[in-house]
Amino acid sequence: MTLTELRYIVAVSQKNHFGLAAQACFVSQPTLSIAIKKLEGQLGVRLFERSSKNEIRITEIGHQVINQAHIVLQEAQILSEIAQQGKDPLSGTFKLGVIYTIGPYLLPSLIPKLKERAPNLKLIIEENFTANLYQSLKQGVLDAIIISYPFAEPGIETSPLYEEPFVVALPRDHAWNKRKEILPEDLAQQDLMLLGAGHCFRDQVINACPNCMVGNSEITRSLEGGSLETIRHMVAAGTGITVLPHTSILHSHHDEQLIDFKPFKAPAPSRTVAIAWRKHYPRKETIGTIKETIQTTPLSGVEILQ
Amino acid sequence: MTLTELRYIVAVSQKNHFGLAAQACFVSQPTLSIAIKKLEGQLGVRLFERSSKNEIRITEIGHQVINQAHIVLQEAQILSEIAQQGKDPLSGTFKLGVIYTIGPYLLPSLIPKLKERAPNLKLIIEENFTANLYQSLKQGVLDAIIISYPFAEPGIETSPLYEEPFVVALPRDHAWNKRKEILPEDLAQQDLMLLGAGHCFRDQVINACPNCMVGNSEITRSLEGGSLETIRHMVAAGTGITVLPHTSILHSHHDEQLIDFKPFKAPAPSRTVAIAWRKHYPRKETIGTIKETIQTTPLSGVEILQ
DNA sequence: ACTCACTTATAGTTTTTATTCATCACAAGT
DNA sequence: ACTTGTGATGAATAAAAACTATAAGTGAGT
Repeated sequence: MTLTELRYIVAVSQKNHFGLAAQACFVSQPTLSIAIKKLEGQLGVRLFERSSKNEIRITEIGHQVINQAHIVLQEAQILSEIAQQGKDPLSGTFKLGVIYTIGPYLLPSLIPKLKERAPNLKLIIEENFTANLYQSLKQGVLDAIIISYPFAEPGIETSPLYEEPFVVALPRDHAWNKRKEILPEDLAQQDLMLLGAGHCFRDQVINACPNCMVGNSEITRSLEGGSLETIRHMVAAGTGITVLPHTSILHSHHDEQLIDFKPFKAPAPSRTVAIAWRKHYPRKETIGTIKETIQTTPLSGVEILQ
Repeated sequence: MTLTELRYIVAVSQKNHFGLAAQACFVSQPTLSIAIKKLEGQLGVRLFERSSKNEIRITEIGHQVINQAHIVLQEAQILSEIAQQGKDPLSGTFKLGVIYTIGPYLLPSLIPKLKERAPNLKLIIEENFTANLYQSLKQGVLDAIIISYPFAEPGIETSPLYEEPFVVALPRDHAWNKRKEILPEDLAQQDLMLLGAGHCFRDQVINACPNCMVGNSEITRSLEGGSLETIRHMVAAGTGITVLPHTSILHSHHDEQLIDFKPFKAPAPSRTVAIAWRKHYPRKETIGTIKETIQTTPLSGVEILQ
């Protein structure tokens, strides 16, 4: 049985005439006759009663079969339409993972902009650690993830988005208040408040600031389960100092005025934010659109890459 | 789009593996791969995310398409099943036409017997004149008709069923009571009660009995719209005499004892009852079964033909 | 790095199927 | 008998689908 054959018998049932039906199907009359004959042979029933003169007649079982043929063709048509709608790379659902230390600063500006650019794209966001995002990406639960370099996994491709410098966050009454910039080495022996293990940002800061003391005091240990925002509040409260990514600054809070952000002396330590996807992921255009949207979203103090 | 292609993508979605899916479809892996590639090309969407290692992944749109493919294949399956059921020539509906002068004597014994032999065959009966039955047969309203020879129409085939002699029906107190048999010529000048024009039986009797007088009296004219049974009652009432087909005898009535049936001297005039169908009618087996059933049905005094 | 095992893609060839043109066979009406 | 309109048939051709063999990519293990 073939969809073409079903189209043929439907045409014959509509035209009551093999020749006209063939014409309507854009094939020759023998083509249609043979195809129907083959179908009748396979089904084991005669669908049409042919008489040389006059119109052909549809048998009782033929009526039933042609009715069902209509249904089959209609469902096939629906299949085509589903595909047609799904053609638009900016439609459907897109599941994006973002690490904890990027999400709160990137997403508030990204999501409305993306909604504007791709109104039919249903965006689903997950915030998590890099390791968990990677697992979800690999398993196909996520379509793409936004993480920070270094990130290299087999079967995964990445593209850098922007370079984001680090800044030091001080309470307003801190001794370094008058300084214009900080050297990474200045942070040695300082007890920085940092995120818990699993956050790549923690490791990046530790890497950038040699000999800094992390989690030595009870306070800093206690906030290992928290977020950058928690730490920022602690800074505002005067509990201690920390290092933050630059994008976190413009995200103005009511406690902004209680914090002094001091840049590092150039070359400032920084992180590269990137987007990653499976090598064979089929909707790369969608990723391209997301990438472009991110790179045209104003973010505090970042340098667009590539 | 092909039903085969849909079967391929369904198989891949079930096996999560091109090779195994190909095996399940009894084709080689390249065949399946190329077919799916072609389908993806036509639909304009990628259905599967292939990776050399690990299992393949179904895209979002792929899921929708495969779902719909399931539906299409299922409907196609139903089509096959419809045909399968319709294969039985003794199922479905069969519309049988019978002339007025045969129906009342043949159908009461035929219908139960046919019901027993073909329990799935829905039989629809129409009784009418030969001319009307022929029209309905030609137009496809009826599947077959039971008539009496002579009957020859273009595009129609016939097969004789049985030969049925005519008999004379007399009131019990008729002058011919003592006679063993009647000669057709004896009926000359007799005023026979016969059916109205349109009934072939009327013409056959007139043909068989030269010089008989039909419809001369007011009484015989008045029953031209009636049936053989009406005439039989008139005979029982002593109103006159008539000629009846032999099958009408055994159909015992309470007035049977008021009527004397006298056979004609051999060779008795008779009629040949036959079944007729369109030359290209596709369910000839069904007609064969009906014919056989009629010919094994006991009918009064008939001779089975062929 | 290199090979191995595994998976899908590709190339070239063969087989099958679909299609066409021309013609036939049939039935009906003239 | 001739003509006309219809579906069936036959031979040739075009298109497709199929197979075998091989390539190419990928991750795991050596």
